[in-house]
Amino acid sequence: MTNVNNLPTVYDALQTEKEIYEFWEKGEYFKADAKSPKPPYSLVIPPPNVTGVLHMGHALDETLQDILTRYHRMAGYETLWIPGTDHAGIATQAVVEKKLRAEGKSRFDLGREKFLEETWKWTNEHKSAILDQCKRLGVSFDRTRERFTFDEGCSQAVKEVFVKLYEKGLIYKGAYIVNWCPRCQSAISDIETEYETEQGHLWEISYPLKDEPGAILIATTRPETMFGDVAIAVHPDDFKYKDLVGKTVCIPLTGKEIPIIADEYVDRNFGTGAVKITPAHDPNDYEVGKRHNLKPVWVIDEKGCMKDCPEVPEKYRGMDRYEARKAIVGDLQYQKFLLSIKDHEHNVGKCQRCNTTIEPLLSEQWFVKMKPLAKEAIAAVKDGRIKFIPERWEKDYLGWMENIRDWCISRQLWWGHRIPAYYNNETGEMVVAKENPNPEKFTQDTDCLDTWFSSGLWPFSTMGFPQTETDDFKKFYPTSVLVTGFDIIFFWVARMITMGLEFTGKAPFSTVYIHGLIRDEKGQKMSKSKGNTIDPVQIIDKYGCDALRFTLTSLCTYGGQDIKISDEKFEYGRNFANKIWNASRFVLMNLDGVDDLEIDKDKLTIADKWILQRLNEVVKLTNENIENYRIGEVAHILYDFFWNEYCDWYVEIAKIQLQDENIKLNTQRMLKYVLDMSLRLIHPIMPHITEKIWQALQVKCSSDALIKAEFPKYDETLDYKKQADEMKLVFEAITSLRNVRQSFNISPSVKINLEILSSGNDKEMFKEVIPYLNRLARVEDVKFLDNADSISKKSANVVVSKSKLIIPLENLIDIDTEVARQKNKIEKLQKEKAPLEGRVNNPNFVSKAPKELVDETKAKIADLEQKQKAIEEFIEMLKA
RNA sequence: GGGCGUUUAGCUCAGUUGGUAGAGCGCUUCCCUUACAAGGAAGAUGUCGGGAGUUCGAGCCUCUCAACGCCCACCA
Repeated sequence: MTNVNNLPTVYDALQTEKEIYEFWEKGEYFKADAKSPKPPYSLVIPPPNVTGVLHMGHALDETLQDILTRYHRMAGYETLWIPGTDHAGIATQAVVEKKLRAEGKSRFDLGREKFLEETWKWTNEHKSAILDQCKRLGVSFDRTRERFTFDEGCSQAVKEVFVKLYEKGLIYKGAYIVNWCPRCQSAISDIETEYETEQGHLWEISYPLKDEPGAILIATTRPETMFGDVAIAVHPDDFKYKDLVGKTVCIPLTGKEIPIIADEYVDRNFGTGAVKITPAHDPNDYEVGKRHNLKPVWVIDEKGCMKDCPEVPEKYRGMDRYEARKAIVGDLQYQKFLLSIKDHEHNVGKCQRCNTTIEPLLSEQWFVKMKPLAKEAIAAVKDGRIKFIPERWEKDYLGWMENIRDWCISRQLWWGHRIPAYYNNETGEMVVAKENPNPEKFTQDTDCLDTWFSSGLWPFSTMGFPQTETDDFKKFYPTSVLVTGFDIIFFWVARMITMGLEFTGKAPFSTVYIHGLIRDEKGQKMSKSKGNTIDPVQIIDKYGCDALRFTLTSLCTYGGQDIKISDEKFEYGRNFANKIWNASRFVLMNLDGVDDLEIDKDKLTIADKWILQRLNEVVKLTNENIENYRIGEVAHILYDFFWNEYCDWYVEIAKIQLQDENIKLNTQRMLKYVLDMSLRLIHPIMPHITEKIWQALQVKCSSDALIKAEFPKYDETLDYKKQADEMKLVFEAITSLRNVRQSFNISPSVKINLEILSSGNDKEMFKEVIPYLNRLARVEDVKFLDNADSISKKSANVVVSKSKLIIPLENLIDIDTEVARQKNKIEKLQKEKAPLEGRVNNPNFVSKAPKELVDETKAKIADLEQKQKAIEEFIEMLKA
């Protein structure tokens, strides 16, 4: 027996969500079975930082993945969604260091080992926090398979990959200019460097010639690096400096002698056409220096301070680079070396993590040679093994891949996968191996790997790699889809593709589904420092998880536009949840005596057939749109169907049909069936409320829970198109009648009578729906007229299809009002007709457009004209 | 410097092979009709950024201009 008492009058989202989520967890519905005969569907979560707090971006990303997961689970796939977290090297180390600082300590006070202990402790305490928060999002990932990018398995995978790449010659160690963050005190990769336009200066400094009068004037934005100069370069064809090439100049303030060289790198038109060369602190200068065999001189240290070395005058040593700049400029000016200062706008590299200005620094680091690896990664996208959605991101991806540069993977951190290179304590000989060949004699490299190195292995390290014979690997790798934002295509997606192809021979996923980023209502990025964040947990507390999910989903466009949100937008989802709840309560209240038998097709009314037709169409669209990642569209389709068709019309009509003992039972079955199907369709987006109601509905089927119930499938044999079209006319009639009532201020309590002048199909149709007209338009008597003569003269009128509906109003009617109303209608008809006539009168349209379209257009015009004529007749009649 | 995105109703945005524009919010009027006022009913609102072109027909395709946003590159 169905029991509405299970459903309280007011929907309590928090209570329901908690209860339902516990039900799923207890029933182990999220757990995948690698031995299942069903086809696999798998995906891995983009692992949130272990330091992280759940934000709206996660909420969106997780919701979309959950929708895909739930849909496929219901659609008959063995579905696995692997959760996990990222050890997030720099970010986590920074958090723990901050904590230490509060205690007045630094990591160096603890030492590496002790510090790692602390960090592990911290990590283990927080590791599950963000995934626990994800529960509030209703996600159905398999926690029994939860992973961490720094766990034992992932560490094995990292070592395996590093050693193999090294052995293939694809990992090398060398001294190059890298992006150095003086605050993190580590190298970072190119893509971790962000450029900002800053208002700076261009200083023109005179370098005097040695042993002769005269000087060469150079322009620089970084005077503090001058002590690291090893040459002054000019363009070989620059006439101006032709005689100076080969001569020697002295660095101001120190007098160190450096040559003037010629190199094509120099732009004659910029600044003075002469440039100082500082190979240790500028990537271009480094290249120039190499070409001319000039030994780099370091003058800035790892902290961004002037180095304590002979080249740097004592007074500047240890000074911060910017203080030193000021001091040096002052001294240059005082000693008349400074010729001019010009304002100059330029781009300055910043550390993505801490926004500290990057110091290009020559240092010894580990790199991955990307060009050879990129080949296959490019091919896989070009030949369609991997598809981006939306497609346009393929261009970005390919552009980056085709111009890819080597990846600096070493970080001067303690928290992370330590580079598996070992140095002989005596000879310095280096061995790259998974394990230390002899801990007594060898010491491991002190650097760690870029966090993204281990995330790049995620789709297969989580499946058991380097073992590839595990059940999970065999069943679920490669994964089906990767869902993420466009901001980490280079950081993460590209690397997973590269590594996946190299180490498993397969693309790690066939589809990359890219969604937009969440922004605030002004379109700005959300950030804690701006104070414009919206906390998903707070939204869930206020509106409910399903409301959050529905709203976010509905805002997803196929083009992957960024999503602007504000607190109020979640009312949209909340209201929909409320609607589902109340409609379901109504249905449950009216199911007394219903059985589990099939709907009796012989007893279907026109309204039943209409809603079945519409449901079937919606089922088709829902399946298609999910398969095609048009998930926002799915939300809209389901909202429209459930609210505007099922609730607004079908449920209202069902109220009438329930009064008729002949069709009461069948109507109950219909109500239940369409609700059941609707809940299944909506479940992937709004899992809790649908599960809760569905269980109260007690549908007889093979599943005890909606989460595992079969997803509705399109029924090709069902065809009630004719009835569906007719119902649309009925709705039009009812709406028109209501319009009349409103126009004449007829109170809802007053019933009207109706005369219908109609024939053929129309007549049959209207006869069938009289009960609907009675209730929905509050019509008392319906009289079918044989001819126009018997029409009540004092009346309001509407034309529907080929029929005239007459509402006799006697005293109620004000003729002028009705004439005006009708004229207004004619105006509208004419507005509609004008462009159609324009087309038909164009001989080119008639000759070139498809015949069906021409016929259709003509028919439409005829229909409009017929309607207009009918209305004109009414007007005549009223005036008479 | 190169590339991408956006520009549609007062606001926020949809619009899937080109067939003549929709939603939510807001607004107007009416309604506590026994699921729902977080609701129901009836409405009003757009030279689809400007210009040109292709086409019988353009919000959609081509070109161009403008504004805003993003990405990549990075000459001191």
